[in-house]
Order: sequence, then structure tokens, then C-alpha cells
Amino acid sequence: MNQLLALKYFCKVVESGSFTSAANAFSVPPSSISRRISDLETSLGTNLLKRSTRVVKPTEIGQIYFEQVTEILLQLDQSTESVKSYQTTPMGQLRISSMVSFGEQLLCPLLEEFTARYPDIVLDVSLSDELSSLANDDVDVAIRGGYAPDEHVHAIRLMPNEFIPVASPAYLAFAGTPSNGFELREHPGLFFRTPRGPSPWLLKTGDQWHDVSGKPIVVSNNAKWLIELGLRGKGIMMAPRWSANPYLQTGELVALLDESDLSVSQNQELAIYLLYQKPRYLVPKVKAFVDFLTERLMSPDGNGI
Amino acid sequence: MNQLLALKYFCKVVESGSFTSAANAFSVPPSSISRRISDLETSLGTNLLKRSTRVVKPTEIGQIYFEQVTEILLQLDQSTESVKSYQTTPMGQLRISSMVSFGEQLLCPLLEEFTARYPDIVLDVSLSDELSSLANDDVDVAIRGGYAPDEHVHAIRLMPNEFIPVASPAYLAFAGTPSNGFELREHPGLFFRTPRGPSPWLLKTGDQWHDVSGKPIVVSNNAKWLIELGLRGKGIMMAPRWSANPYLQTGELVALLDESDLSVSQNQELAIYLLYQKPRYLVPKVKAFVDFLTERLMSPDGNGI
DNA sequence: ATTAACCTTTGTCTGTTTGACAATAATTGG
DNA sequence: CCAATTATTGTCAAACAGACAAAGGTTAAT
Repeated sequence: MNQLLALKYFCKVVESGSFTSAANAFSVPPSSISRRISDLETSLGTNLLKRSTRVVKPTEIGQIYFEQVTEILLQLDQSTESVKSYQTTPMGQLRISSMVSFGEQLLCPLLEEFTARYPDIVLDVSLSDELSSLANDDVDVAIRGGYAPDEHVHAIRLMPNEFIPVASPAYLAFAGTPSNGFELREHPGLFFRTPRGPSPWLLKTGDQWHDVSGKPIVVSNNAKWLIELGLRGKGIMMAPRWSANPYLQTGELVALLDESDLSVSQNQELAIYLLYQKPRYLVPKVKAFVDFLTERLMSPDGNGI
Repeated sequence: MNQLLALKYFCKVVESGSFTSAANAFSVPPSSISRRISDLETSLGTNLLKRSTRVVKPTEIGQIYFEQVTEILLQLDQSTESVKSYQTTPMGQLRISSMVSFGEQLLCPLLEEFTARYPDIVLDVSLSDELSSLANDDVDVAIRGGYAPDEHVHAIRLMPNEFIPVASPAYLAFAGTPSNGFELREHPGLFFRTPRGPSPWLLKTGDQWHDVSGKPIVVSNNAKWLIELGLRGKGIMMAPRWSANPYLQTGELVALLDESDLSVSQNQELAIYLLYQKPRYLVPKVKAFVDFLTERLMSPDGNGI
């Protein structure tokens, strides 16, 4: 028996006081109403309605049942409605995972504006360079410097992740400016440690790659501190362009050599990716975040800042 | 779509964390669970569950929906349960309609014991000699001195409604005791007025009926007052045996003549009937009352007091 | 009082839905 | 890497809800 249908019919009959009018309200023949309510009465072992040809009234227990069921149906409607509004309005908890340095320097400043625009979204931001398991529903969106191809994960290329050698003018005045890539080996280096180890300095000549890493002064996974050390003239570092940019513009840091041949990885197409799961029904809060971030971080030509 | 079934499946899956275990709980194949939940998700336009082969977890909105739906299902179960308990335990409001004199003298004294035995039944007693419309659900049970044959109404013959001529010893000493029925005409009469008019005194000789009504002193629909007048020697009255009995036993009233030939109606089989509607499912409160009253008022041979 | 109108119920048929069973695809743990 | 467990999909049979017509019963008006 379709109990929910029977309950809806029953309530409508009590409200309208007639099988026929209830049938009209649902656009079904009166016989359907009659059968469903008969089902309901059989399953309950009770007479819910007093039928006389002109007037249908609930019995004593029918009235009680009607009041309770009306409330229940209302609650069910409200729950359904809240689910549908969740499906149309960006709301709920949005768990974001981002690399530490990117999060600190670019993401978090933007998030204030995001929360202002979407007050119903509660952000849960976790900064970590470790890979978070997107698949296990630990996070809704992740920002990473690369991604494992997975057909269940959408990857949007936010910007290139170009690494360039930089140093402070004071350091260069003291130690001299290297004139070619191989000279970097003679300079003290500030190395960033990824989860897979310290990232080397690589130089490409033709189709050959050479490790031109300098003498390690400091290895750290804290990019902010490394940049601070660089600013204070402690050595040379390979910094992401998006990270060094503010200091290059103020002149606090200077880019060295022809950076196009230098990198920290043989992968030529390093980039920052925005990753999120691809469910059958896209949740508005995720879409809102994806749209927001792409609008703010991607330049029109798709090459980023 | 059988939405209620889908909701039950959904909740069980969330609770057990697996389609298979939910399927076992309902003794249906896992595919049924899968399809119902798929229906539900389609109708809501939402992913409710994150499926991975080993673990099924609700999505954010799925968790919210689960909590609400769990509560709703619980309420529905409780409502169903209350209806079924209503169907097994005597409870609720019991509306009783009774003739005035019968109610005052016999019924009401018994009802105190009844309410003590069934504390969950709230009595609503209305005393009236008018016919109450049993069919319109104005009352649950009625006590009447006759009944219109109706196949929807159960009629239980509680006791005979024999009318006997009575008077006080003082009156008889003063006015003389009539020696045959026809002499009643010479006596002052205390007449009860039914809704169909004053009830006459009728005498049967062979198969002939004679009106032997005395001279009306008082006509009233208040039997109690008529009996009082009779006690004070104001005249002769035709009283129901059950009403006069207490006074006959104390000698305050005396029965006259051979009462078997005297009556107030040509209908030989006057009786008090307990009437109630015959619904498909008998309500316990009604059954409790019917059982109680028949036990108390009907003698083993069925002829009443 | 009798007829007419209206309402609920019942019978029968059709289309849809649900469940059973088997096979497939996918993922996790050893 | 393999095996085991799990969700999904395909297909078929059974159950169920709805459409339509007709019957049974009650009220209201003529």
C-alpha cells in the first residue's frame, strides 16, 4: 500500500468533507480516494471516517489521527523544501583545502569577500601541503599544484605555477648577480620542502636538464619564512611567481637570469589547480566557490596573473 | 514513486551505513534499496548519499534530511501506534443518550462504577426522551424504549418495558381499589407525555383493545415528578415496572389489578433497547459499555429485572 | 410521497511500479 | 595483484494504483 498517498488523500477528505472534492483536488477518480482510505482503515483496523452520503466526518480517532498526520505531512513538505532550497541556494558548510602558502597569500584574503557575498555558507578552510583525500568527502574543494587524473574529479587550471629565482638587491650587491644558470650552484639556497622532499633547482639546456641547486642554507615547508629570509639577503630562492610578485613590484626582491629555463620540476606545465568532486547534482555552494575563484584568479586569456 | 518506502530505506541505509545491510533489514534485494534511493534523489534533485564501495555516508544535506526524516517517521509510527491502542484499549469520549427517567433512576448510578473501571473513557451523558440521531454520529450509544429497524444499528434488548398501574395505599384507602380494568376510567390519572403525546391506558380483552384512561390530573414528561405525585396519593399512574419497583418493595406504591392485560401501547413487546452503530471495526469504548450494561441490567434468562 | 441529483462503493481493465534474480562494475584489503 | 565485498543495471513477473462504468444509497426538492 502506498501509505503516504493514502495519508494525503485522507487529510484532504477530512479538510474538504467529501471524497469527490478530494478527488478533484488530486485529479483522480473518487474511487481511488475510496480505495486508498479503505486500505488505510484496513491497515489500522479502524474506521477513520463516518460516511453518510452527504457528509463525511472523521470519527473520534480519525480526528486525532488527522491532526497528527497533518502536522507530519507539513513537516515532510518542509524538509523536502529545505533540500530543494539547498539545491538552489548556496548554503551549508564548505570545506576547502589549500596549499599553505597559496592559502595564506592569495586565498584567505579573497575569502572575506566570499563570505560577505554568501552569508549562508560556513567556510572550513584547512591549509596543508599534504594531499587531502578529495574522494573520501573530507573536503568539498581543494587547491593543489597538480592533480592525479581521476574521472570523478573536476580540475580547473587556475594559473601557471611558474618558479623563478629571486634574491634581495642587498644580497646581489654583496654576492654578485649570477650571469648564467650554472653559477647558481655557487650561491646559498633557500629551499622549499614539498611532501616529496626539497624541490631542486633545475636548468634546461636544449632538451637536457641539469641540477643547479645552490648550497642549502635553509630547507623549510614554510614558504613565508623562506621569503622573509630572502628579503633579508640570506640567499637565493626559487619562488612561485604569484608569491614573489608583490615583492618584485616593490623592488624588495629581484628576479635573476632568464627564468624561462629554470624550474623546480621537469614538468613544464606546472600549474595551480582547483579540484572538486563531480557529483550528479552539483551543489550550489561548490559552484558558487568555483565561479568566484575562477573569476578572481583567472585572467581572460586563461594564463592567470 | 512510493516515497514513504524510499524514506524508510534511506534512513536504514544511513543508520547501517550500507545498502546491503539495509536490504537485509527489510528482507529485499539490495537492488530495491538502490532503486528507491535513486528515485528519492531524482525527485529531490540532490545527492543524498556518498557511495563508495565500502562505505556509504550521507552528504551534508543528506545528513540534515536524514535527521528530519527520522523524526518524521518516528512521529508517524507513534500516531499509528496510538490509533491501534485506541483500537485495543477502551478510551476516548463516549457519548450516551438515554431516556430521562431511565437515565436518572438506573443508568447514572451505574456509570460511577463504569468510570472507575475505565478511567480513560470520558462520559458525555445526555438525558432526553427525544430521539437522538444515532446515525449522524451525535451519540455512540443510546437507550430507548423502542427502536426503528435499521440494519446499521445494533439493538440489544436490555429488559422488558412493562407498564403497570400503581397507586399509593393512602389513595386506595380513600378512593377504593378498582376491581377491573374498566373502572380505571373513574380514577384520576397521572399521565406521562412521550414525544408522541400522552400515553393512554389500554386494556386488552380477547383481541380487543379498550382505552381505559382515567381523568387526567397531570400530564408531564417528568416521570420522577409523576411518581412523587402518585406517592402523595394524587391518583393512579401507569408506571414502568423498573421505575416503580423500589416503591412496590417498600409498600409506598401498590400494583393494581392483573397488570398483564394493561399497557400503554398495543405493542405487546415493549422493551428497553440499547442501541449503537455497527461500524466495521467495533470501538473498544463502545464494546466496554455494552458489555458492562448488559452484564448489569440483563438477568441470565434475558428477561431483565 | 416521489423523483431527481449527488455521493460513495464496487467491478473490471490497463499501465506503472516494485521486487526477484542474475550479471556487471568498481573498490578495498590482504 | 588478487580476491572478496558492494553497489548498480538488465530483465521478467507480480502487485498496485488509476480510469471508467455501473450500482447502491441518501438527501433535497418538486
